[in-house]
Amino acid sequence: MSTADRKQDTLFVNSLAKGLRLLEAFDEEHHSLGLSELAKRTGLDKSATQRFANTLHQTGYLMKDEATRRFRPSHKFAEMAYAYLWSDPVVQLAMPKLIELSGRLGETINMAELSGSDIVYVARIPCQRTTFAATLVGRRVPALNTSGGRAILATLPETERRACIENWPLTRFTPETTQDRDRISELVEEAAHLGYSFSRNELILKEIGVAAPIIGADGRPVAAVHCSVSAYHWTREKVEQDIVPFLLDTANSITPSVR
Amino acid sequence: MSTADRKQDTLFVNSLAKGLRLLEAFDEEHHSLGLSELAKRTGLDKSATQRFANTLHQTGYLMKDEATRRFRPSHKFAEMAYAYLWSDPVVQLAMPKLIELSGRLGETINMAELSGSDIVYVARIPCQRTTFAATLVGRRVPALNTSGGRAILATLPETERRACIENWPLTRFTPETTQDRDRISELVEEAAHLGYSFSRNELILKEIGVAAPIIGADGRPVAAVHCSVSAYHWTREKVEQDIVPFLLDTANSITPSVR
DNA sequence: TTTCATTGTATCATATTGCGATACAATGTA
DNA sequence: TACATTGTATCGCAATATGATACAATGAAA
Repeated sequence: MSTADRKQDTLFVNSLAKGLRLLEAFDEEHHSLGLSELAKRTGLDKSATQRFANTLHQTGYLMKDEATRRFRPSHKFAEMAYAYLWSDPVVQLAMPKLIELSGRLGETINMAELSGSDIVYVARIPCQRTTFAATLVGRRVPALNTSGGRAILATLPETERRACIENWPLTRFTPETTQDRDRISELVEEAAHLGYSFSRNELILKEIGVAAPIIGADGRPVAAVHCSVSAYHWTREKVEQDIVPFLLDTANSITPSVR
Repeated sequence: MSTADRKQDTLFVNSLAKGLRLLEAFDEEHHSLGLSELAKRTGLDKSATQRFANTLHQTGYLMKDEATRRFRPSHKFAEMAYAYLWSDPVVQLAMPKLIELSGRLGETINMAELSGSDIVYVARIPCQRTTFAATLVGRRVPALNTSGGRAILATLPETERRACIENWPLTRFTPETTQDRDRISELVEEAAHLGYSFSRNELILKEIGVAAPIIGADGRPVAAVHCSVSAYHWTREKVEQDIVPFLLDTANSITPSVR
Protein backbone atom coordinates (compact mmCIF):
# COMPACT_ATOMS: atom_id res chain seq x y z
CA MET A 1 0.00 0.00 0.00
CA SER A 2 1.12 3.51 -0.79
CA THR A 3 2.17 6.06 1.80
CA ALA A 4 -1.21 7.77 1.41
CA ASP A 5 -3.02 4.50 2.13
CA ARG A 6 -0.78 3.84 5.10
CA LYS A 7 -1.58 7.32 6.41
CA GLN A 8 -5.29 6.49 6.31
CA ASP A 9 -4.77 3.22 8.13
CA THR A 10 -3.06 4.65 11.18
CA LEU A 11 -6.05 6.88 11.87
CA PHE A 12 -8.51 3.98 11.62
CA VAL A 13 -9.25 1.92 14.72
CA ASN A 14 -10.22 -1.53 13.56
CA SER A 15 -11.41 -2.74 16.93
CA LEU A 16 -13.95 0.08 17.13
CA ALA A 17 -15.15 -0.58 13.60
CA LYS A 18 -15.59 -4.28 14.30
CA GLY A 19 -17.42 -3.61 17.53
CA LEU A 20 -19.87 -1.35 15.71
CA ARG A 21 -20.66 -4.21 13.36
CA LEU A 22 -22.08 -6.09 16.31
CA LEU A 23 -24.44 -3.21 16.98
CA GLU A 24 -25.58 -3.39 13.37
CA ALA A 25 -26.36 -7.10 13.59
CA PHE A 26 -29.69 -6.32 15.22
CA ASP A 27 -32.60 -5.27 13.03
CA GLU A 28 -36.33 -5.80 12.52
CA GLU A 29 -35.79 -9.50 12.05
CA HIS A 30 -33.07 -10.10 14.62
CA HIS A 31 -34.26 -9.00 18.03
CA SER A 32 -31.86 -11.16 20.05
CA LEU A 33 -28.72 -13.02 19.02
CA GLY A 34 -26.34 -15.56 20.52
CA LEU A 35 -22.56 -15.41 20.04
CA SER A 36 -22.52 -17.80 17.10
CA GLU A 37 -25.24 -15.86 15.30
CA LEU A 38 -23.40 -12.59 15.99
CA ALA A 39 -20.20 -14.07 14.61
CA LYS A 40 -22.04 -15.23 11.48
CA ARG A 41 -23.84 -11.97 10.91
CA THR A 42 -20.73 -9.84 11.43
CA GLY A 43 -18.18 -12.08 9.78
CA LEU A 44 -15.98 -11.81 12.86
CA ASP A 45 -13.92 -14.53 14.52
CA LYS A 46 -15.65 -16.32 17.40
CA SER A 47 -13.23 -15.04 20.03
CA ALA A 48 -13.43 -11.50 18.75
CA THR A 49 -17.21 -11.71 18.82
CA GLN A 50 -17.06 -12.90 22.40
CA ARG A 51 -14.84 -9.98 23.38
CA PHE A 52 -16.91 -7.35 21.58
CA ALA A 53 -20.22 -8.73 22.87
CA ASN A 54 -18.84 -8.75 26.39
CA THR A 55 -17.60 -5.18 26.00
CA LEU A 56 -20.91 -3.95 24.63
CA HIS A 57 -22.66 -5.68 27.51
CA GLN A 58 -20.36 -4.13 30.11
CA THR A 59 -20.74 -0.67 28.56
CA GLY A 60 -24.52 -1.06 28.66
CA TYR A 61 -25.27 -1.26 24.93
CA LEU A 62 -26.38 -4.89 24.98
CA MET A 63 -28.45 -6.69 27.54
CA LYS A 64 -27.65 -10.34 28.13
CA ASP A 65 -30.23 -12.92 29.07
CA GLU A 66 -28.20 -15.10 31.47
CA ALA A 67 -30.55 -18.05 30.96
CA THR A 68 -30.40 -18.14 27.16
CA ARG A 69 -27.04 -16.36 26.80
CA ARG A 70 -28.55 -14.21 24.07
CA PHE A 71 -27.91 -10.52 23.61
CA ARG A 72 -30.39 -7.80 22.75
CA PRO A 73 -30.21 -4.02 22.27
CA SER A 74 -30.53 -1.85 25.36
CA HIS A 75 -32.05 1.56 25.94
CA LYS A 76 -28.77 3.08 24.86
CA PHE A 77 -29.80 2.31 21.28
CA ALA A 78 -32.92 4.43 21.73
CA GLU A 79 -30.93 7.18 23.38
CA MET A 80 -28.82 7.55 20.30
CA ALA A 81 -31.84 8.50 18.28
CA TYR A 82 -32.54 11.18 20.88
CA ALA A 83 -29.09 12.69 20.28
CA TYR A 84 -29.54 12.47 16.52
CA LEU A 85 -32.92 14.15 16.50
CA TRP A 86 -31.61 17.08 18.52
CA SER A 87 -28.70 17.48 16.13
CA ASP A 88 -30.91 17.62 13.05
CA PRO A 89 -32.23 21.17 12.62
CA VAL A 90 -34.80 20.09 10.05
CA VAL A 91 -36.42 17.77 12.57
CA GLN A 92 -36.72 20.53 15.16
CA LEU A 93 -38.16 22.89 12.58
CA ALA A 94 -40.56 20.34 11.13
CA MET A 95 -41.95 18.55 14.17
CA PRO A 96 -44.66 21.03 15.21
CA LYS A 97 -45.74 21.44 11.61
CA LEU A 98 -45.98 17.70 11.08
CA ILE A 99 -48.04 17.36 14.26
CA GLU A 100 -50.35 20.13 13.04
CA LEU A 101 -50.72 18.42 9.65
CA SER A 102 -51.45 15.12 11.35
CA GLY A 103 -54.15 16.76 13.45
CA ARG A 104 -55.69 18.33 10.38
CA LEU A 105 -55.64 15.24 8.13
CA GLY A 106 -56.01 12.46 10.68
CA GLU A 107 -53.64 10.24 8.67
CA THR A 108 -50.06 8.95 9.02
CA ILE A 109 -47.52 11.76 8.56
CA ASN A 110 -43.76 11.18 8.23
CA MET A 111 -40.62 13.03 7.38
CA ALA A 112 -37.74 11.23 5.70
CA GLU A 113 -34.26 12.28 4.69
CA LEU A 114 -32.07 10.99 1.89
CA SER A 115 -29.19 8.84 3.06
CA GLY A 116 -27.13 7.39 0.27
CA SER A 117 -29.58 5.54 -1.97
CA ASP A 118 -32.11 5.13 0.82
CA ILE A 119 -34.39 7.35 2.83
CA VAL A 120 -34.45 7.27 6.62
CA TYR A 121 -37.57 8.24 8.52
CA VAL A 122 -36.71 10.86 11.15
CA ALA A 123 -40.17 11.92 12.28
CA ARG A 124 -43.26 9.71 12.45
CA ILE A 125 -46.72 10.87 13.52
CA PRO A 126 -48.88 7.74 13.46
CA CYS A 127 -52.64 7.38 13.33
CA GLN A 128 -54.95 4.46 14.10
CA ARG A 129 -54.21 2.72 10.84
CA THR A 130 -50.41 2.83 11.02
CA THR A 131 -48.53 -0.49 11.06
CA PHE A 132 -45.90 -0.98 13.72
CA ALA A 133 -42.96 -0.65 11.33
CA ALA A 134 -44.43 2.60 10.09
CA THR A 135 -44.43 4.12 13.58
CA LEU A 136 -40.69 3.78 14.08
CA VAL A 137 -38.05 6.43 13.74
CA GLY A 138 -34.85 5.25 12.08
CA ARG A 139 -36.42 2.97 9.49
CA ARG A 140 -34.37 2.88 6.30
CA VAL A 141 -35.89 1.96 2.93
CA PRO A 142 -34.72 2.32 -0.69
CA ALA A 143 -35.45 5.80 -2.03
CA LEU A 144 -36.62 4.55 -5.43
CA ASN A 145 -39.37 2.46 -3.84
CA THR A 146 -41.01 5.29 -1.94
CA SER A 147 -42.93 8.43 -2.71
CA GLY A 148 -40.70 10.29 -0.27
CA GLY A 149 -37.56 9.18 -2.08
CA ARG A 150 -39.04 10.00 -5.49
CA ALA A 151 -40.18 13.43 -4.31
CA ILE A 152 -36.61 14.18 -3.27
CA LEU A 153 -35.12 12.81 -6.49
CA ALA A 154 -37.55 14.85 -8.54
CA THR A 155 -35.87 18.03 -7.34
CA LEU A 156 -32.37 17.01 -8.42
CA PRO A 157 -30.89 18.14 -11.75
CA GLU A 158 -32.04 15.85 -14.55
CA THR A 159 -28.73 14.11 -15.23
CA GLU A 160 -28.22 13.47 -11.51
CA ARG A 161 -31.63 11.95 -10.94
CA ARG A 162 -31.34 9.84 -14.06
CA ALA A 163 -28.12 8.31 -12.74
CA CYS A 164 -29.81 7.59 -9.42
CA ILE A 165 -32.76 5.89 -11.11
CA GLU A 166 -30.45 3.74 -13.19
CA ASN A 167 -28.10 2.69 -10.41
CA TRP A 168 -29.80 2.70 -7.05
CA PRO A 169 -31.13 -0.59 -5.62
CA LEU A 170 -34.73 -1.70 -5.59
CA THR A 171 -36.46 -3.94 -3.06
CA ARG A 172 -39.77 -5.75 -3.40
CA PHE A 173 -41.96 -5.16 -0.35
CA THR A 174 -45.25 -6.33 -1.88
CA PRO A 175 -46.10 -8.31 -5.05
CA GLU A 176 -46.93 -4.91 -6.56
CA THR A 177 -43.73 -3.08 -5.61
CA THR A 178 -42.43 -1.46 -8.78
CA GLN A 179 -39.15 -2.93 -10.07
CA ASP A 180 -39.48 -1.26 -13.47
CA ARG A 181 -36.90 1.55 -13.68
CA ASP A 182 -38.60 3.07 -16.72
CA ARG A 183 -41.80 3.29 -14.74
CA ILE A 184 -39.96 4.84 -11.79
CA SER A 185 -38.38 7.36 -14.14
CA GLU A 186 -41.84 8.34 -15.40
CA LEU A 187 -43.09 8.72 -11.82
CA VAL A 188 -40.11 10.87 -10.87
CA GLU A 189 -40.60 13.07 -13.95
CA GLU A 190 -44.24 13.38 -13.03
CA ALA A 191 -43.23 14.43 -9.53
CA ALA A 192 -40.83 17.00 -10.97
CA HIS A 193 -43.76 18.42 -12.92
CA LEU A 194 -46.34 18.32 -10.11
CA GLY A 195 -44.11 19.24 -7.16
CA TYR A 196 -45.16 16.11 -5.25
CA SER A 197 -44.84 12.38 -5.68
CA PHE A 198 -47.53 9.73 -5.65
CA SER A 199 -47.18 5.99 -4.95
CA ARG A 200 -49.41 2.98 -4.43
CA ASN A 201 -48.80 -0.56 -3.11
CA GLU A 202 -45.07 0.07 -2.66
CA LEU A 203 -44.31 -0.74 0.99
CA ILE A 204 -47.80 -2.00 1.89
CA LEU A 205 -50.55 -3.28 -0.35
CA LYS A 206 -53.55 -0.98 -0.69
CA GLU A 207 -51.61 1.91 0.72
CA ILE A 208 -51.32 5.22 -1.10
CA GLY A 209 -48.30 7.40 -0.40
CA VAL A 210 -47.92 11.03 -1.31
CA ALA A 211 -44.85 13.11 -0.55
CA ALA A 212 -43.53 16.62 -1.10
CA PRO A 213 -39.87 17.62 -0.98
CA ILE A 214 -38.37 20.04 1.52
CA ILE A 215 -35.85 22.25 -0.20
CA GLY A 216 -32.90 23.71 1.63
CA ALA A 217 -31.71 27.28 1.31
CA ASP A 218 -29.14 26.08 -1.21
CA GLY A 219 -31.86 24.77 -3.50
CA ARG A 220 -31.00 21.15 -2.75
CA PRO A 221 -33.61 18.77 -1.26
CA VAL A 222 -33.03 17.93 2.39
CA ALA A 223 -36.08 15.84 3.23
CA ALA A 224 -39.63 14.97 2.24
CA VAL A 225 -42.93 15.22 4.04
CA HIS A 226 -44.98 12.13 3.44
CA CYS A 227 -48.58 11.14 4.06
CA SER A 228 -49.91 7.62 3.70
CA VAL A 229 -53.57 6.66 3.44
CA SER A 230 -55.62 3.56 2.79
CA ALA A 231 -56.61 2.85 -0.83
CA TYR A 232 -59.79 1.36 0.60
CA HIS A 233 -60.94 4.81 1.59
CA TRP A 234 -59.10 7.16 -0.75
CA THR A 235 -58.59 7.68 -4.45
CA ARG A 236 -55.81 9.60 -6.12
CA GLU A 237 -58.27 12.34 -7.03
CA LYS A 238 -59.46 12.67 -3.46
CA VAL A 239 -55.87 12.71 -2.16
CA GLU A 240 -54.93 15.43 -4.63
CA GLN A 241 -57.92 17.46 -3.58
CA ASP A 242 -57.90 16.98 0.18
CA ILE A 243 -54.30 16.17 1.15
CA VAL A 244 -51.85 17.51 -1.42
CA PRO A 245 -52.55 21.21 -0.84
CA PHE A 246 -51.84 20.88 2.92
CA LEU A 247 -48.86 18.64 2.31
CA LEU A 248 -47.29 21.20 -0.04
CA ASP A 249 -48.02 24.03 2.39
CA THR A 250 -46.35 22.09 5.19
CA ALA A 251 -43.31 21.08 3.13
CA ASN A 252 -42.86 24.62 1.83
CA SER A 253 -42.95 26.00 5.36
CA ILE A 254 -40.10 23.74 6.47
CA THR A 255 -37.19 25.38 4.74
CA PRO A 256 -34.15 25.35 6.96
CA SER A 257 -32.22 28.59 7.07
CA VAL A 258 -28.54 28.93 6.24
CA ARG A 259 -26.59 27.86 9.29
CA MET B 1 -5.00 -7.43 40.01
CA SER B 2 -6.38 -10.82 40.89
CA THR B 3 -6.84 -13.67 38.44
CA ALA B 4 -10.57 -12.96 38.35
CA ASP B 5 -9.90 -9.33 37.43
CA ARG B 6 -7.43 -10.36 34.77
CA LYS B 7 -10.01 -12.77 33.35
CA GLN B 8 -12.48 -9.90 33.00
CA ASP B 9 -9.90 -7.62 31.43
CA THR B 10 -8.93 -9.87 28.56
CA LEU B 11 -12.52 -10.01 27.39
CA PHE B 12 -12.87 -6.22 27.45
CA VAL B 13 -11.93 -4.25 24.35
CA ASN B 14 -10.88 -0.81 25.52
CA SER B 15 -10.71 0.70 22.07
CA LEU B 16 -14.37 -0.14 21.46
CA ALA B 17 -15.40 1.23 24.84
CA LYS B 18 -13.52 4.46 24.22
CA GLY B 19 -14.99 4.85 20.77
CA LEU B 20 -18.50 4.48 22.19
CA ARG B 21 -17.78 7.35 24.54
CA LEU B 22 -17.45 9.58 21.53
CA LEU B 23 -20.93 8.59 20.44
CA GLU B 24 -22.21 9.49 23.88
CA ALA B 25 -20.69 12.97 23.74
CA PHE B 26 -23.64 14.19 21.66
CA ASP B 27 -26.86 15.06 23.43
CA GLU B 28 -29.65 17.63 23.50
CA GLU B 29 -27.15 20.37 24.17
CA HIS B 30 -24.27 19.20 21.99
CA HIS B 31 -25.44 18.84 18.42
CA SER B 32 -22.02 19.17 16.79
CA LEU B 33 -18.53 18.93 18.27
CA GLY B 34 -14.96 19.58 17.19
CA LEU B 35 -12.04 17.33 18.11
CA SER B 36 -11.01 19.38 21.13
CA GLU B 37 -14.54 19.40 22.51
CA LEU B 38 -14.84 15.67 21.92
CA ALA B 39 -11.56 15.11 23.75
CA LYS B 40 -12.78 17.24 26.67
CA ARG B 41 -16.18 15.61 26.89
CA THR B 42 -14.81 12.07 26.69
CA GLY B 43 -11.65 12.53 28.71
CA LEU B 44 -9.66 10.91 25.92
CA ASP B 45 -6.22 11.91 24.66
CA LYS B 46 -6.22 14.23 21.64
CA SER B 47 -4.65 11.67 19.30
CA ALA B 48 -7.03 8.95 20.42
CA THR B 49 -9.95 11.29 19.87
CA GLN B 50 -8.71 12.05 16.37
CA ARG B 51 -8.46 8.34 15.55
CA PHE B 52 -11.87 7.44 17.00
CA ALA B 53 -13.61 10.40 15.36
CA ASN B 54 -12.04 9.49 12.05
CA THR B 55 -13.10 5.87 12.44
CA LEU B 56 -16.68 6.80 13.36
CA HIS B 57 -16.75 9.11 10.35
CA GLN B 58 -15.46 6.41 8.00
CA THR B 59 -17.93 3.86 9.35
CA GLY B 60 -20.76 6.33 8.81
CA TYR B 61 -21.70 7.07 12.42
CA LEU B 62 -20.54 10.67 12.37
CA MET B 63 -20.86 13.23 9.63
CA LYS B 64 -18.07 15.74 9.29
CA ASP B 65 -18.57 19.30 8.11
CA GLU B 66 -15.42 19.82 6.07
CA ALA B 67 -15.69 23.58 6.38
CA THR B 68 -15.98 23.76 10.17
CA ARG B 69 -14.28 20.40 10.89
CA ARG B 70 -17.08 19.61 13.33
CA PHE B 71 -18.73 16.23 13.73
CA ARG B 72 -22.40 15.45 14.18
CA PRO B 73 -24.49 12.27 14.54
CA SER B 74 -25.61 10.54 11.37
CA HIS B 75 -28.72 8.60 10.48
CA LYS B 76 -27.06 5.51 11.90
CA PHE B 77 -27.91 6.89 15.33
CA ALA B 78 -31.61 6.91 14.42
CA GLU B 79 -31.35 3.44 12.92
CA MET B 80 -30.20 2.08 16.23
CA ALA B 81 -33.47 3.13 17.80
CA TYR B 82 -35.27 1.25 15.03
CA ALA B 83 -33.44 -1.95 15.98
CA TYR B 84 -34.13 -1.38 19.66
CA LEU B 85 -37.85 -0.79 19.19
CA TRP B 86 -38.22 -4.05 17.24
CA SER B 87 -36.40 -5.93 19.97
CA ASP B 88 -38.66 -4.65 22.73
CA PRO B 89 -41.83 -6.78 22.84
CA VAL B 90 -43.62 -4.32 25.11
CA VAL B 91 -43.27 -1.59 22.50
CA GLN B 92 -44.79 -3.76 19.78
CA LEU B 93 -47.64 -4.76 22.06
CA ALA B 94 -48.28 -1.23 23.29
CA MET B 95 -48.01 0.92 20.18
CA PRO B 96 -51.49 0.42 18.71
CA LYS B 97 -53.06 0.86 22.12
CA LEU B 98 -51.16 4.08 22.76
CA ILE B 99 -52.22 5.40 19.37
CA GLU B 100 -55.83 4.53 20.17
CA LEU B 101 -55.56 6.26 23.55
CA SER B 102 -54.04 9.32 21.91
CA GLY B 103 -56.91 9.45 19.43
CA ARG B 104 -59.44 9.19 22.20
CA LEU B 105 -57.90 11.77 24.58
CA GLY B 106 -56.27 14.14 22.11
CA GLU B 107 -53.34 14.66 24.48
CA THR B 108 -49.67 13.65 24.64
CA ILE B 109 -49.29 9.91 25.30
CA ASN B 110 -45.96 8.22 26.13
CA MET B 111 -44.61 4.94 27.30
CA ALA B 112 -41.45 4.81 29.39
CA GLU B 113 -39.37 1.98 30.80
CA LEU B 114 -37.21 1.88 33.90
CA SER B 115 -33.49 1.95 33.20
CA GLY B 116 -31.33 2.05 36.28
CA SER B 117 -32.54 5.05 38.26
CA ASP B 118 -33.99 6.73 35.19
CA ILE B 119 -36.86 6.16 32.83
CA VAL B 120 -36.38 6.10 29.08
CA TYR B 121 -39.23 7.03 26.74
CA VAL B 122 -39.70 4.28 24.14
CA ALA B 123 -42.98 5.38 22.55
CA ARG B 124 -44.17 8.93 22.07
CA ILE B 125 -47.48 9.96 20.53
CA PRO B 126 -47.44 13.76 20.43
CA CYS B 127 -50.28 16.23 20.10
CA GLN B 128 -50.38 19.91 19.15
CA ARG B 129 -49.18 21.03 22.57
CA THR B 130 -46.18 18.75 22.85
CA THR B 131 -42.73 20.37 23.18
CA PHE B 132 -40.00 19.15 20.90
CA ALA B 133 -38.11 17.28 23.64
CA ALA B 134 -41.34 15.52 24.55
CA THR B 135 -41.76 14.14 21.04
CA LEU B 136 -38.46 12.26 21.03
CA VAL B 137 -37.91 8.58 21.58
CA GLY B 138 -34.86 7.76 23.68
CA ARG B 139 -35.14 10.64 26.14
CA ARG B 140 -33.83 9.66 29.57
CA VAL B 141 -34.95 11.40 32.76
CA PRO B 142 -34.68 10.59 36.48
CA ALA B 143 -37.44 8.23 37.57
CA LEU B 144 -38.09 10.06 40.85
CA ASN B 145 -38.89 13.29 39.00
CA THR B 146 -41.62 11.85 36.80
CA SER B 147 -45.09 10.45 37.19
CA GLY B 148 -44.04 7.52 35.01
CA GLY B 149 -41.11 6.70 37.23
CA ARG B 150 -43.17 7.02 40.37
CA ALA B 151 -45.93 4.83 38.92
CA ILE B 152 -43.36 2.12 38.32
CA LEU B 153 -41.76 2.51 41.75
CA ALA B 154 -45.17 2.34 43.40
CA THR B 155 -45.51 -1.28 42.31
CA LEU B 156 -42.22 -2.43 43.84
CA PRO B 157 -42.09 -4.08 47.28
CA GLU B 158 -42.06 -1.41 50.01
CA THR B 159 -38.47 -1.87 51.16
CA GLU B 160 -37.22 -1.82 47.59
CA ARG B 161 -39.02 1.36 46.63
CA ARG B 162 -37.96 3.04 49.85
CA ALA B 163 -34.32 2.40 49.03
CA CYS B 164 -34.84 3.83 45.54
CA ILE B 165 -36.44 6.98 46.91
CA GLU B 166 -33.61 7.49 49.35
CA ASN B 167 -30.76 6.89 46.93
CA TRP B 168 -31.73 7.72 43.37
CA PRO B 169 -30.73 11.10 41.92
CA LEU B 170 -32.99 14.08 41.49
CA THR B 171 -32.77 16.80 38.87
CA ARG B 172 -34.43 20.18 38.85
CA PHE B 173 -36.14 20.87 35.51
CA THR B 174 -38.33 23.78 36.67
CA PRO B 175 -38.27 25.99 39.76
CA GLU B 176 -41.10 23.78 41.03
CA THR B 177 -39.45 20.41 40.43
CA THR B 178 -39.74 18.45 43.67
CA GLN B 179 -36.41 17.82 45.43
CA ASP B 180 -38.05 16.80 48.69
CA ARG B 181 -37.63 13.03 49.11
CA ASP B 182 -40.26 12.89 51.86
CA ARG B 183 -42.72 14.48 49.47
CA ILE B 184 -41.74 12.03 46.72
CA SER B 185 -42.22 9.16 49.16
CA GLU B 186 -45.74 10.41 49.90
CA LEU B 187 -46.50 10.67 46.20
CA VAL B 188 -45.23 7.16 45.54
CA GLU B 189 -47.28 5.78 48.44
CA GLU B 190 -50.30 7.60 47.06
CA ALA B 191 -49.63 6.01 43.67
CA ALA B 192 -49.35 2.59 45.29
CA HIS B 193 -52.76 3.19 46.81
CA LEU B 194 -54.47 4.63 43.70
CA GLY B 195 -52.81 2.49 41.04
CA TYR B 196 -51.63 5.56 39.12
CA SER B 197 -49.26 8.44 39.73
CA PHE B 198 -49.90 12.16 39.45
CA SER B 199 -47.38 14.97 38.97
CA ARG B 200 -47.36 18.68 38.30
CA ASN B 201 -44.67 21.16 37.19
CA GLU B 202 -41.97 18.49 37.21
CA LEU B 203 -40.43 18.56 33.71
CA ILE B 204 -42.41 21.56 32.42
CA LEU B 205 -44.17 24.30 34.37
CA LYS B 206 -47.95 24.18 34.22
CA GLU B 207 -47.89 20.62 32.96
CA ILE B 208 -49.80 17.82 34.67
CA GLY B 209 -48.54 14.27 34.25
CA VAL B 210 -50.43 11.13 35.07
CA ALA B 211 -49.06 7.62 34.62
CA ALA B 212 -50.08 4.03 35.19
CA PRO B 213 -47.70 1.08 35.48
CA ILE B 214 -47.56 -1.83 33.09
CA ILE B 215 -47.02 -5.02 35.05
CA GLY B 216 -45.25 -7.99 33.54
CA ALA B 217 -46.36 -11.58 33.84
CA ASP B 218 -43.93 -11.98 36.73
CA GLY B 219 -45.69 -9.26 38.70
CA ARG B 220 -42.81 -6.83 38.22
CA PRO B 221 -43.34 -3.45 36.51
CA VAL B 222 -41.91 -3.23 33.00
CA ALA B 223 -43.06 0.20 31.88
CA ALA B 224 -45.54 2.98 32.45
CA VAL B 225 -48.15 4.60 30.22
CA HIS B 226 -48.09 8.32 30.67
CA CYS B 227 -50.33 11.21 29.66
CA SER B 228 -49.43 14.86 29.99
CA VAL B 229 -51.86 17.76 29.83
CA SER B 230 -51.81 21.49 30.35
CA ALA B 231 -52.65 22.81 33.82
CA TYR B 232 -54.19 25.79 32.08
CA HIS B 233 -56.99 23.61 30.81
CA TRP B 234 -57.15 20.72 33.25
CA THR B 235 -57.50 20.16 36.95
CA ARG B 236 -56.56 17.06 38.91
CA GLU B 237 -60.24 16.29 39.39
CA LYS B 238 -60.96 16.54 35.69
CA VAL B 239 -57.92 14.39 34.84
CA GLU B 240 -59.05 11.74 37.30
CA GLN B 241 -62.50 11.75 35.81
CA ASP B 242 -61.74 11.99 32.09
CA ILE B 243 -58.23 10.53 31.62
CA VAL B 244 -57.35 8.12 34.41
CA PRO B 245 -59.98 5.46 33.62
CA PHE B 246 -58.75 5.18 30.00
CA LEU B 247 -55.11 5.32 31.08
CA LEU B 248 -55.61 2.42 33.48
CA ASP B 249 -57.53 0.43 30.88
CA THR B 250 -54.71 0.92 28.40
CA ALA B 251 -51.94 0.09 30.87
CA ASN B 252 -53.78 -2.99 32.06
CA SER B 253 -54.22 -4.23 28.51
CA ILE B 254 -50.48 -4.08 27.84
CA THR B 255 -49.28 -7.01 29.84
CA PRO B 256 -46.52 -8.83 28.04
CA SER B 257 -46.83 -12.60 28.06
CA VAL B 258 -44.20 -14.94 29.37
CA ARG B 259 -41.57 -15.35 26.69
C1' DT C 1 -2.08 43.77 10.65
C1' DT C 2 0.48 41.24 13.86
C1' DT C 3 0.99 38.20 17.52
C1' DC C 4 -0.44 34.73 20.36
C1' DA C 5 -3.61 31.00 21.63
C1' DT C 6 -6.19 27.25 20.33
C1' DT C 7 -7.49 23.62 17.42
C1' DG C 8 -6.57 20.29 14.00
C1' DT C 9 -3.42 17.19 11.43
C1' DA C 10 0.37 14.09 10.86
C1' DT C 11 4.06 11.17 12.43
C1' DC C 12 6.57 7.71 14.97
C1' DA C 13 8.84 4.60 18.56
C1' DT C 14 7.01 1.50 21.55
C1' DA C 15 4.23 -0.95 24.86
C1' DT C 16 0.11 -3.00 25.30
C1' DT C 17 -3.76 -4.75 23.43
C1' DG C 18 -6.46 -7.64 20.79
C1' DC C 19 -6.02 -11.66 17.77
C1' DG C 20 -7.12 -16.23 16.58
C1' DA C 21 -5.95 -20.88 17.53
C1' DT C 22 -7.15 -24.08 20.72
C1' DA C 23 -9.06 -26.77 24.56
C1' DC C 24 -12.76 -27.72 27.20
C1' DA C 25 -17.57 -27.06 29.18
C1' DA C 26 -22.32 -26.73 28.43
C1' DT C 27 -26.29 -27.36 25.80
C1' DG C 28 -29.13 -29.11 22.19
C1' DT C 29 -30.49 -32.59 18.93
C1' DA C 30 -30.98 -37.01 16.85
C1' DT D 1 -26.31 -42.14 24.58
C1' DA D 2 -23.59 -40.02 21.21
C1' DC D 3 -22.58 -36.38 18.44
C1' DA D 4 -22.96 -31.56 16.93
C1' DT D 5 -23.16 -26.98 18.10
C1' DT D 6 -22.52 -23.16 20.97
C1' DG D 7 -20.32 -20.81 24.64
C1' DT D 8 -16.34 -19.97 27.73
C1' DA D 9 -11.57 -19.53 28.89
C1' DT D 10 -6.72 -19.24 27.94
C1' DC D 11 -2.33 -17.92 25.90
C1' DG D 12 1.76 -16.80 22.83
C1' DC D 13 2.56 -13.32 19.83
C1' DA D 14 2.12 -9.92 16.12
C1' DA D 15 -0.03 -5.94 15.08
C1' DT D 16 -2.46 -2.30 16.69
C1' DA D 17 -3.31 1.63 19.21
C1' DT D 18 -0.99 4.83 22.29
C1' DG D 19 0.52 9.32 23.52
C1' DA D 20 4.24 12.42 22.91
C1' DT D 21 5.49 15.63 19.73
C1' DA D 22 5.99 18.78 15.79
C1' DC D 23 3.87 21.55 12.72
C1' DA D 24 -0.16 23.65 10.09
C1' DA D 25 -4.31 26.10 10.19
C1' DT D 26 -7.52 29.01 12.25
C1' DG D 27 -9.37 32.29 15.44
C1' DA D 28 -9.07 36.00 18.68
C1' DA D 29 -7.17 39.92 20.77
C1' DA D 30 -4.28 43.80 20.82
